[in-house]
Amino acid sequence: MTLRLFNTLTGKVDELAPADGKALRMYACGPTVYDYGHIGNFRTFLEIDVLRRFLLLTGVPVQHVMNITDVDDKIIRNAAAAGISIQEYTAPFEKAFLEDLDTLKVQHPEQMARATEHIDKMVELIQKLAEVGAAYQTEEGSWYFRLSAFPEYGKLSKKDLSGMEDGARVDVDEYEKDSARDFALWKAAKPGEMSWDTPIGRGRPGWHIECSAMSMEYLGPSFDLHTGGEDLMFPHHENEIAQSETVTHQTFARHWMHVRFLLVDGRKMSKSEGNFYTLRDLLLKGYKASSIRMALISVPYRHQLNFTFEGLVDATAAVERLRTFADRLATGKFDEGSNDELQAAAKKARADYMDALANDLNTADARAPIFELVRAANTAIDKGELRSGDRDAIQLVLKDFDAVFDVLVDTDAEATKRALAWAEQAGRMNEVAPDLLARQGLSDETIDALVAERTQAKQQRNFARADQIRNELAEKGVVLEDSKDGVRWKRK
RNA sequence: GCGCCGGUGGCGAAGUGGCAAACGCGCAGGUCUGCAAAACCUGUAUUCGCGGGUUCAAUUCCCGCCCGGCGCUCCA
Repeated sequence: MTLRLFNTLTGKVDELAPADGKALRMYACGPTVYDYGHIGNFRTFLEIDVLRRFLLLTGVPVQHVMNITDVDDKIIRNAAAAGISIQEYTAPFEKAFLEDLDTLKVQHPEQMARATEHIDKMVELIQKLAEVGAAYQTEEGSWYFRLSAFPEYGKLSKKDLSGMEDGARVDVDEYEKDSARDFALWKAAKPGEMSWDTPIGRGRPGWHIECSAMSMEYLGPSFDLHTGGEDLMFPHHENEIAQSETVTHQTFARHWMHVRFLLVDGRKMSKSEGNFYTLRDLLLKGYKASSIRMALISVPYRHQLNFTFEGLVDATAAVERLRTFADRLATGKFDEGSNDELQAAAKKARADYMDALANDLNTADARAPIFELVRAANTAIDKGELRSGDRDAIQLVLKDFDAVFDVLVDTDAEATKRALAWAEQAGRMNEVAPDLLARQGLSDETIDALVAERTQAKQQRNFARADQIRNELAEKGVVLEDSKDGVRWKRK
């Protein structure tokens, strides 16, 4: 099964397969580690995780490289304001970012590359550009890319810049540029700023050059796929193409994937709107990591996602339904044999699921057959018609579902504990939702003991006491389920 | 302003030129249960932003308008 993925470069859905027939070489624009990641950032990384996991599920090995931008204007400014080095400033945010990826079960790329550790590669690339006349240095020592050296500029974002008036938008600080649209490759050192002493002068890299240098370093001059948020299409990716192809004369990345932005409550997410959330904000509000993952990947990457707290609650319920079912299947006792209808249903569900994902990663469509199978199987279990062979067949479907969605295994409590530990250490306990704290105070052992007491009360037909215990637990977010096989409890 | 994308039930959201408009959540009623929960069943858009057009037939194609978003500047 080959993935059909929209390609920004060609403007249509193209098949995505490794050019070398072995591993799919992909470069994903990563974070600038100047702050904690917000849910918009993570929507992009989650959608790329879906892509990566689907490729792996279809048997395509992946060579996935992601940059970590640990030097840029904001970092330099913030580090200076804090009176620390940029390394000291970015290290905790990088650590937090990786921890957040783990919280959301985003698989790590095969290779992560820090910009500051590849300065030499960037300098080499700028030198090559200078050799062919595509880069020039200004009097104050900055280097710029000469846009006129790359006639294909605009081919990714489909922009025709020929009509653009040179000089229409000249920034007063950049008056030395030959053309207003020429972009910075290297910024000359300013007094007191972090800089590197290199053959092309003392300074620091422009933003775009790192991705060209590092992708070529790890993936070669031409590779299969380049990804990022939709905002990066222009100018970042366009600039990467110009820098790279001017030197290599090869197609930089053959396939480009851009993830759509999300909205929050139907509005653009922004700090000034007051609808800006980091992952940690949500965890401290008491939402589960799995709910966030499910909510963010349930809308296909090419569509705008409207993030709401109601949507998060919906996702929680959806995940709960799946987990309850998976548990029912795993712990139930079923007769030997198999049921033709269920075997067929499982087969169809798996095929529909794979087809939906192969169709430009349509995650919304992919969920449907899974839920349909859950209903069919639940019905069969209720009627006593599900056999052990059916359980096995359905579990295989769930396994493939979870190979991409990864919400069935419950690690939410650990993620929340980690967030709380961070809040404690960062002095942010005041941001923690009170009911989350109340729930944390209840240990599994205490719950088990109360459940046992309730069971005893029930056996003595002391329903008043039994209900009292159930209500107490419910107030602390613990839900009980009585069944023939005993009592199950779960934290909401 | 220019370019691009979207506007489907109470909410999220899939989808198609024409058979009953997926799926999830929610809500109402029922089965089960000591009562719940879970699970199942039934119901929940004669309708797909608004106005025109093309067509035997449009939510699906075309035009205009309104609304939201993105890009044109740093941004996932």
